[in-house]
Amino acid sequence: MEFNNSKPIYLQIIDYIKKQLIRGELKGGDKISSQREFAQQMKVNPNTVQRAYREMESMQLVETIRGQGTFICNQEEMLAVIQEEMAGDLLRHFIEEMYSLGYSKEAMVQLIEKWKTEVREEEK
Amino acid sequence: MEFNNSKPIYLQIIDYIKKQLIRGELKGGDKISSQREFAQQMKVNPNTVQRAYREMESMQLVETIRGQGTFICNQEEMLAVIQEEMAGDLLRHFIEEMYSLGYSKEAMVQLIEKWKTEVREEEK
Amino acid sequence: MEFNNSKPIYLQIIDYIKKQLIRGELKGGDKISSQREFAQQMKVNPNTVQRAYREMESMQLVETIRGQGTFICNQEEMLAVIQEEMAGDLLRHFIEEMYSLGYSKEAMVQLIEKWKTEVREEEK
Amino acid sequence: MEFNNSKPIYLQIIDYIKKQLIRGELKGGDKISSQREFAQQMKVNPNTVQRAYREMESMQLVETIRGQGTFICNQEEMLAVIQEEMAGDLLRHFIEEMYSLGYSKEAMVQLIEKWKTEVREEEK
DNA sequence: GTGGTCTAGACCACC
DNA sequence: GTGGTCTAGACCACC
Repeated sequence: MEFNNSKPIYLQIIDYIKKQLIRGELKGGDKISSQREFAQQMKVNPNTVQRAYREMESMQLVETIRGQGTFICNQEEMLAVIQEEMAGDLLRHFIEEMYSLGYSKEAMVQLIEKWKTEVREEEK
Repeated sequence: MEFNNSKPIYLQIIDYIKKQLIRGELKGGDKISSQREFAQQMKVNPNTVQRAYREMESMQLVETIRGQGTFICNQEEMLAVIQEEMAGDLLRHFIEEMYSLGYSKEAMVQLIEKWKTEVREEEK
Repeated sequence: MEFNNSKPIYLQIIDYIKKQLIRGELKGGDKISSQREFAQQMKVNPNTVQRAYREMESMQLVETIRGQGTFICNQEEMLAVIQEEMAGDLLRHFIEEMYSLGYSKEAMVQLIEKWKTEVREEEK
Repeated sequence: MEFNNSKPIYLQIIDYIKKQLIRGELKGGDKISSQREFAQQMKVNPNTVQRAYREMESMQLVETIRGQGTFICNQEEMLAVIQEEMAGDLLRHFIEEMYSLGYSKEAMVQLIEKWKTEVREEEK
């Protein structure tokens, strides 16, 4: 995985973990890489990783047990929330950018409906 | 404006000009910043700017007159094409990311329809 | 081969490849020298070679596959076009230079007809 | 004027003088620039200029009078010869290059005849 | 190994 | 002043 600088790396790390959760690549109770390991693998500063882990802890997304490591929390009901949040961010970004291209809300809806129709056609 | 490293700087420069065109901040015949000016403003190397300008020239988006500068081409019919291309890129990116979050095409459409309905509700 | 400074090196590189194509020394699908190899052989900077290769790519004369190299496109119908373009350039240059020597168009034609006749005589 | 390195500069200097003669910009008896002046104007090495002047003297194209300068020789009958020589060089170069592009002598003649016809059409 | 991007800076041509 | 070409070399991504 690569980080870009379109937003802070610690947020990209959180997104990275969240995506793994949503895709089922990580489950409640799973141990994730130690901060040091993660920093080495991703070639980022350990402080950046620490900040990401701290934020995830405060969201109760992960739990750190001293001397053992960092583990995904057992809160499957959070999954749907995270997924919706990320989807909401994507939708918001999409709408804002389309808006700055001069698309009205109606035009956006039409474009999407057109795509929806095309998708349905292809599925036939 | 700052560039991120999610894609090459020269492509971001092209997007930057395209957006200005679409928003009407630039029109056919307008002179854009000289390569050196642009490079200084954006704190990138003049060669990078030149590459962007050269690519835009090959797209017939701008025209360069040596010793005078670079000018927006007089092709208003291109505007719609550029707008559609950029919108298409946004839509594609949105779909891919939603897909990687585990949303099916149907789920995406539903989310959008829901948003559409909310928008209509707000407009009432 | 050596480059002269009667025109930009990157254009001379393109001409060089075009000539090989026309003479049949290169065919569709052939791999041409890597950018670094070509630069070393011709003693020019790799960036200059890259510019030439990039221009040829935008002409759809070659195709580049990252990590593999650059390959001649499979477009035999282009050959005739390239040949005619290069011949046209030669003819234009010939005419201009003759004109600057004070030859009228009629005089040029006469000179050529004379040469044509001599050629026919020799062929007898 | 600019020199390129497609052939030795001293030959390009000779061609330069010859062209001026043919165009009538120089006539028998005219004084041409001193070697030092010429070298400064054209930003070339004085030795190169000297070589060119020496060659032109041996062709009896110019004459150098010590303490006065270098003068065009009074040999108008040479003009036609020089013109024909230069035209011959152009023709030869044209033919060779066309040949290397795969044009047969017949094809070249046809191309030229086509051009001749087009020229005549335009002149109507 | 391959190509792709970018910087830094020289030098030139045209205005 | 403007853009155009070229070199030298770093660093990255893909294979």
